[in-house]
Amino acid sequence: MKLQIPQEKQRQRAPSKRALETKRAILDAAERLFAARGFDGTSIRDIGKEAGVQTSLVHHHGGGKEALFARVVARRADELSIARLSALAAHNHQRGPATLEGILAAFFGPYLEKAEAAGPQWHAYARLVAIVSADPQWKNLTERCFDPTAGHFIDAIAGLFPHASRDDIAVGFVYSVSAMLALATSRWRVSALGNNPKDMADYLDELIRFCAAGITAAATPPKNAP
Amino acid sequence: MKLQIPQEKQRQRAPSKRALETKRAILDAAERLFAARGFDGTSIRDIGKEAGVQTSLVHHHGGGKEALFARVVARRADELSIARLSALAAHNHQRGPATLEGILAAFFGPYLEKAEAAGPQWHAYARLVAIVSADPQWKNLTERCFDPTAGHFIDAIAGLFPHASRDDIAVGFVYSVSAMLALATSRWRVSALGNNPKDMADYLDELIRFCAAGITAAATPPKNAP
DNA sequence: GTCTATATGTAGATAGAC
DNA sequence: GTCTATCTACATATAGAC
Repeated sequence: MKLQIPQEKQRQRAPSKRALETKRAILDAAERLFAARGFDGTSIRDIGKEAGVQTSLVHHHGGGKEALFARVVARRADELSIARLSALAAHNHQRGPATLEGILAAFFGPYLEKAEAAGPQWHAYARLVAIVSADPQWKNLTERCFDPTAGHFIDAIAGLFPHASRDDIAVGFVYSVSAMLALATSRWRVSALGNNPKDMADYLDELIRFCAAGITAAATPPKNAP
Repeated sequence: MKLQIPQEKQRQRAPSKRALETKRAILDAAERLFAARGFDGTSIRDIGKEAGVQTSLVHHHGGGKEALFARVVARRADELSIARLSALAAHNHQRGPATLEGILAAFFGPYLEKAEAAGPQWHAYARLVAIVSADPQWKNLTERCFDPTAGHFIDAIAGLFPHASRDDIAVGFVYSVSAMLALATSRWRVSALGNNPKDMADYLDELIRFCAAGITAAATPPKNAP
């Protein structure tokens, strides 16, 4: 594993419109297949077939399989971070004090809204994030793409619990993210096949209720009464 | 995917002691590698090398790659279920009323204790369970190996919240399991590298605190005051 | 049960024509 | 940028000697 985040080369001229479409088709196809089958379960050939291009073109635009995977993950990470941080800023600048529920909504909301509203492409990305988060192989990638934003949210929550250690807050936040990923990867899909699928807002509410209570409990440990 | 749970063939004679050791070595090696690299990231050759046997022997004892994977997961599932259910029974038969914390301890405890006490082999299994739980490819396997026990625990928790719907309890339970897996797969490993690694009992306590608060919140939704 | 040898397919990556 | 053709390595699986 040489380069986790491939840097864009300085180009002589701007790429043609067709080339950009090809590149996007390859990234979209890779996103769907990586999400469905994982990194090792997906071949470059499959991606080319899914995108309707030649295998060698996938190499050309992706720069190798690992670089392509990192590119796919990083592509939407910025958009997601911006949405999350601006939602957090909006919550902090409103009238009235910040609340734990509001902070969690700023973190979960953009993820779940994009996954629902923007069609199967963002839904695949949600599954991809879950894969990346669970696998130590992609530790560098998550540190670059997601940890900085997570740090801001942990700080914001810590501001609500001035007597709690930042570690205790971080613990609760990690558990909360795992719950969010569980919702995006398994429960959502299962429920969508059921008789009366819930609205995304309902899922978001129940997730926030669970995590807010858990974080509050983690941040306010009981005094050891001797 | 033909057979998820391979059934043991009726044998003419009992296998020799050496054969049993070989088989165990193969299953142990497969467990470690599947846990570290996933299903597609692990080759039969790697497993043979790790176990110190020939590639064809892995086939002979495992019955193909998918069957071997299912065998590895199922091998410890019974042991884990028995430990969990007997801990639950012990909690229910004690003096005094059952508590949510006690029920969660009966579920989390056996998993985390085995993962810590029984050495790297059970720790690898913990990671394997996380992989299996997250991947739709192994849905049948989880339904057979883990869902029945989970059902008993959801019932036990539902008994504590007679006014809550079983669905709301199940939601909280799913999020709790995801938090447990997050602890076993990422936070544990990270903390072990730190300066002052916590005791397993401390992790268990903080996990129970988080999940008990979350489940309670999920099970007692706020009345909509108009 | 255990080994060697091999069959058969597919993986990632690249060279070079256009 | 795009395509065809191909290289090299490794995958799963099996046949058959011992």
